[in-house]
Amino acid sequence: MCRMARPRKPLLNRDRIAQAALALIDAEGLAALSTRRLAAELGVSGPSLYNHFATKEAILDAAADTVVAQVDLSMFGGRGPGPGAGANGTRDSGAGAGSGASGGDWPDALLAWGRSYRAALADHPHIVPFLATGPGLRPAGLRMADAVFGGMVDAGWPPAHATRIGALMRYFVTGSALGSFAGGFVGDAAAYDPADYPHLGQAHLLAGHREQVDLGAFETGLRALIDGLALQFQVLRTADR
Amino acid sequence: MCRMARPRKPLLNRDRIAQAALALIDAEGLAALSTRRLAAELGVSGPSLYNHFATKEAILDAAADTVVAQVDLSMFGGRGPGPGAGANGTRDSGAGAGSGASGGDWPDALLAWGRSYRAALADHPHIVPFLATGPGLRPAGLRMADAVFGGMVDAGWPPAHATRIGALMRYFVTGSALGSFAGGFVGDAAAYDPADYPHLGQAHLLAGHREQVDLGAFETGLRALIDGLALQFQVLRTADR
DNA sequence: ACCTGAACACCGTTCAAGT
DNA sequence: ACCTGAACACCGTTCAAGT
Repeated sequence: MCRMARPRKPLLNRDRIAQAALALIDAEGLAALSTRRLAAELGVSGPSLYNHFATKEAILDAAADTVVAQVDLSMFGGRGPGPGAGANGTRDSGAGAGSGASGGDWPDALLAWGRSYRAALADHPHIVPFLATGPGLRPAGLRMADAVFGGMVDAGWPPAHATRIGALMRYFVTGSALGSFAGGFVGDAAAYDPADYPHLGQAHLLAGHREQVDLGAFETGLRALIDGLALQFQVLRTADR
Repeated sequence: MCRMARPRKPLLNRDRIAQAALALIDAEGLAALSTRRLAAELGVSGPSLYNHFATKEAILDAAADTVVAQVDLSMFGGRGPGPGAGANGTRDSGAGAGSGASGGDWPDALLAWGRSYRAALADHPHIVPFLATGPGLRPAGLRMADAVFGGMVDAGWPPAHATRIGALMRYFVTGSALGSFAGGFVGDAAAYDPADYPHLGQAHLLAGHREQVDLGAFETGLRALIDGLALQFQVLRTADR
């Protein structure tokens, strides 16, 4: 038998594909991602991708997971980003060396996590509809759910409540990263007939402050959410004794 | 010239198309909606649709708007569903005849609206990713934004705050209707290695209580949100004098 | 005005073939 | 093991043609 010169370095691997997919989505939107287009971007023929991923959806899953892997979880006493997070560290990992949310500082942990979570998604807005719809079975998503649940239980929340907190925070953050509220209004004053929409007279001004409005609403909502949970926490604690 | 027998009733109109599109999405998911498939469902040839809508996206816009048109707005003193809402009335329009959220009962109005909003989206979960991403320029969405803004301003919120409340409620409701939290976990106890996910030991149980968990998290979050806003409202009112 | 068939430039995925 | 070209069954949309 002749020896084959075959092991001449594969052109593709899963990381390279997921990375290129995310870059393409960031640049041109979810709809621009086709397997053929992605393959071309990687200098390869369309069907080649199927040697590394079973379906296009699996490629999207991998891309989405790299986004969630960027969320800072250190405030829950976790061990930084997991094994799949690659070279770059977490984002927004301010404050002291990961001491965890012991005692009563779960509201601060929730606040910091919520901001980091939103920032990670806002960096890649076009993949959020896919990311938010999907089942969340992806490793980084599970790691996040694990850290939040553990952090809330450690802080004194009953397990059933800790689960709900993880869920409701996910609702709010994905919802806020998904669609712009302010961006839903057009910058033309004549667009909103007072007869149809009596209170929308100033709505056209929102278009010019898109990011401010959306960030302000996010911050207001996040604080309200945490304040409201703190109220319920008090009720639980006093009922305890 | 001979007289032509042309006006023999058009086979299609915008309402019929939007209705059929929504039915198809409800039954088989967003991905199942293709112009060709939809046309076949309507007993017509593919390109026919383009006599009534400019693009497939415009069809989706119309379908999405019929969903939002089902949301009850009577708690804001509005005049029921708008002109585009069709024959069926609003949903969850309980309580007394639309007297509006005068005085200090804005928290009740927000609570009732939030529930009706979520219920409307939960009736058509497959269209939510599209609905939430889109710009919200659709008539029913504008009518809703107008009613909420007006209701909050009438109740005593400063306009900038009223805008944020509309936005943050939209974030939370669309996020909660978009993806199931509990559905993100698989019903298999062996799926979550304790070495990777130390706190997810009971997570597999969530899969069996999908709707309960998601609804419970929504209710907890909605109450927390409104309680937190009430706290801020107090601060505003006392600062006023 | 409204519907049709043919056509264009795309899709995701499979598969036999090459190395 | 990994990549290729050809092929299959689809897409959204345009357009000339019919009534």
